[in-house]
Amino acid sequence: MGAAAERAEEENEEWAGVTPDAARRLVGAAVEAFAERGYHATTTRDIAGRAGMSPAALYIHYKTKEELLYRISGIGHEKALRIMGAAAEAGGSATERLRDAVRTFARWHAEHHTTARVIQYELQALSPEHYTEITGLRRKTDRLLRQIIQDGADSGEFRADDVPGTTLAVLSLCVDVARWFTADGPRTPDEVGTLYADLVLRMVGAPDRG
Amino acid sequence: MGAAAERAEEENEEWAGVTPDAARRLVGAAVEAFAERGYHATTTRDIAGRAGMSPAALYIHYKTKEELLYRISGIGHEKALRIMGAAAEAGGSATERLRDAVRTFARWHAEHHTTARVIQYELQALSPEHYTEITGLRRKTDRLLRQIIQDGADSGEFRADDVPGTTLAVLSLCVDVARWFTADGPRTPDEVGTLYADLVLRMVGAPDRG
DNA sequence: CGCGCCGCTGAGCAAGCGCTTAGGGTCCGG
DNA sequence: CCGGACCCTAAGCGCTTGCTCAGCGGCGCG
Repeated sequence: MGAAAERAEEENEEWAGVTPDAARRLVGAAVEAFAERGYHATTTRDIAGRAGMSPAALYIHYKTKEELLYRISGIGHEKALRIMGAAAEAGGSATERLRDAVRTFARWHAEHHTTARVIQYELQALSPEHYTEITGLRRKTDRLLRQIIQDGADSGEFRADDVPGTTLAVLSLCVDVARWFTADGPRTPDEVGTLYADLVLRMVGAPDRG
Repeated sequence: MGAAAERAEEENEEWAGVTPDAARRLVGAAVEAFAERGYHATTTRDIAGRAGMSPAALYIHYKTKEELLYRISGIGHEKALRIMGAAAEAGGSATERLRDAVRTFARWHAEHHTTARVIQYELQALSPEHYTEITGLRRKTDRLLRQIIQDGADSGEFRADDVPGTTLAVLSLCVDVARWFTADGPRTPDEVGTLYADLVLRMVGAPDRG
């Protein structure tokens, strides 16, 4: 997949997989509201209102308000996992793979900062069963990144004394983009991605032009 | 102030300035509850219960639930500002000041991760006036760190092409410690501090032993 | 002992919450 | 024209929320 196609898929209707139309409008409205005010401060009346429906319509498509959060979290974390997976499975040196991983992962968190904010900061509102299911996806993403960093440390490309700690820091850095990024800020998602990729490569002591 | 005294002040009753005793017990209970469940998911009955009082007792010491959050945010951000200020005003090279700033700032976010979580992630629940007041403190902290990095860039100690972007990343890294850190994890707050200081120094391209 | 002070409680109010239910409009196959 | 499947709404139920208020009990003081 070329860069243009890759970008196109990212831009394409984020919730295209959700049908029928009314259900999709509801996820969109819920993401907006959850990102703005937080899950607990958002009312089902607000979500339905943003989607242009009466409060009762929500319950035709979702059993509870929590199910909406669960669906959003699932789709979002699967997308994040696929982004990290694409970078991990690509060929090239550990340096190249790490650069790609951080660039695309951070960029996604900026581009889709409303969705990212919800899936990264509202997890604790999920039911215990849903919570453990979603954190499972998260751990998979974590392992993919750790393996890249481990590869670089093994091959001598990176100087990373503490691989799990470094992985944690890199992931934390990318995820936190969702907290501070705003579309009207001075940086585009692309710029955030390349800046963060540069910073992280230096953090792991990769050679300047690897 | 020596390292031992510095540590002692950090450890000392975090809310010592809050009197009388009942009001202090309430802040403690509120921080615990807010960090665990979030501001909006926490009830005044829960806060009062944790402090060993009836729900009505809360309103003798605080006008509203939001005032509790405001007090916590104020005290917490002032402490964070003082930590950053101490590192910024200390003598030494930019490298030494940056190491100290990141080490103590990250360590505080780990050590007091419940307080930190509340003051960093529940800000949007504040009233508009309180919100702008608190973000003012935050901007001061930001400026102190940016100056250190700017100094290092000017003196040639650091290779930081994008000083504001790098500052943002460093601050984001330290703040996000509050999100993932738990006391029962594999790392002590001290270890987090030194790990993060090392990572950041490499991120800004400081010489290995500066 | 009597008195006032003050931190606190038990009971409860108005409002807003998540969610339910009965029923209406629209469409399609016959 | 009918009949039912599909979405949707108006109304509202039961409950919890942030917050209030009348009054109680134990203390210091004379």
